[in-house]
Amino acid sequence: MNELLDYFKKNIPISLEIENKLKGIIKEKRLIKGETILSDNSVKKEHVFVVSGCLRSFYKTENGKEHTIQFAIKNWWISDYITLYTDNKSVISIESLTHSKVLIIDNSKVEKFYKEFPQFETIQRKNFEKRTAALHKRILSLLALSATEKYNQFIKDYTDFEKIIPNYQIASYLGITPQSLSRIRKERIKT
Amino acid sequence: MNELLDYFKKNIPISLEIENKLKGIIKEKRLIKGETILSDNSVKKEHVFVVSGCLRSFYKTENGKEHTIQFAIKNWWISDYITLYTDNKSVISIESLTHSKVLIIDNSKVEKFYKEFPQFETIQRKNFEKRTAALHKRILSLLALSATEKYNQFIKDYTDFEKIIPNYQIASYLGITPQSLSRIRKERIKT
DNA sequence: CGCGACGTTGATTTGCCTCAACGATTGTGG
DNA sequence: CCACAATCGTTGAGGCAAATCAACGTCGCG
Repeated sequence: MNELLDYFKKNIPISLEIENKLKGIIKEKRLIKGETILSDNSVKKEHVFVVSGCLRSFYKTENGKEHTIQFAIKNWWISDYITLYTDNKSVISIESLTHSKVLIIDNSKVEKFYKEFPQFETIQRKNFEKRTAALHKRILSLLALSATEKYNQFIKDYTDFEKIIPNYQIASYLGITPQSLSRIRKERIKT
Repeated sequence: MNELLDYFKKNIPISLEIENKLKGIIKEKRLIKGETILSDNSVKKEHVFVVSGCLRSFYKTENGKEHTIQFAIKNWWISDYITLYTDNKSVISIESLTHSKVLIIDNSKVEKFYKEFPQFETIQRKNFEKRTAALHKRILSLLALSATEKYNQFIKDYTDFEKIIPNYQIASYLGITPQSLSRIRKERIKT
């Protein structure tokens, strides 16, 4: 909880009133490795803030293949943005890759909160701006880069992640198979 | 200009004061087919609203290949979101695919405008939410679908576009070659 | 008309996937 | 504390979807 306050305090001062209000709408949750918080076919519209640990959101096809949408560590937000912001029913799951601690906020409460404290809407809007840029970059690399180039960019952009996340999940984020990633890594070591 | 006002009026009432303020920060521009508004290596931080016609944003690699990020028609926003929201220098160009009319707003003015009229920040925030969901969907289809499946989804989701946009640009949006798209289309007609 | 842009088609190549097998590591229950 | 299973990464062989290379038809336009 304090972690989220600190996160906001980087942008704006937080009064005691706001602090209490926030505490009222936040659920704290501890997760063990492998635990799933949001699963496909649910309809929960929730925002998840990572306090500690590492989570991942992914899509699972009928034939069992997983495609990773996002990883999230300390101070990142993660959720099923398709369910959150459209009427589509969920096809996304979110699981914890480590022991972790998260804060969960219901989207309807977030909306009310914005109305009451518009300064948070500004923070969120700016957040979305950064995110949009990042998503555009991701799409560009999916369109333009080879498997090797995508991996190189990944370890450059997400050095922190590379250590915690199993390779087969990195592969599923890059849109390649674990086997291909293994061969790419082998080549890299050579040089 | 009135088109943008109508667009906003769908969400909130617009006072004469706001209307005049808006007129003060908007540049109207007419574009001919093939004309480029933002080109790579520029640093302009601008938002573009499409009044009529069709535009496209794309990335061009060193070896001359183009990768389409976005198409935009009437009432859509388009810009170089990477330049707009990060400090990266631009690698994106935006060109007009038809005769078209656009409204251009400088980002610094948009920021001031939000401060003065917070209701617009709400509109924009919601806009971003929808967009985030759409970008996540796009990433999912790039990760999970075959060339044929991506094309099927495209013509389902963007029926309007399919008629105006040349096939080689649709191919560059889907991450496939024009030749492959041609073969996929041939197969489709058969059935 | 003649040129350039676009789409198509065929032949060939290739990057990556699939299938399969096998260590290494970790966790678990007897 | 060890046997065993499960998970993960690696490696090899073979296959395939899509890319590449190349040629040609068509259409619109200066």
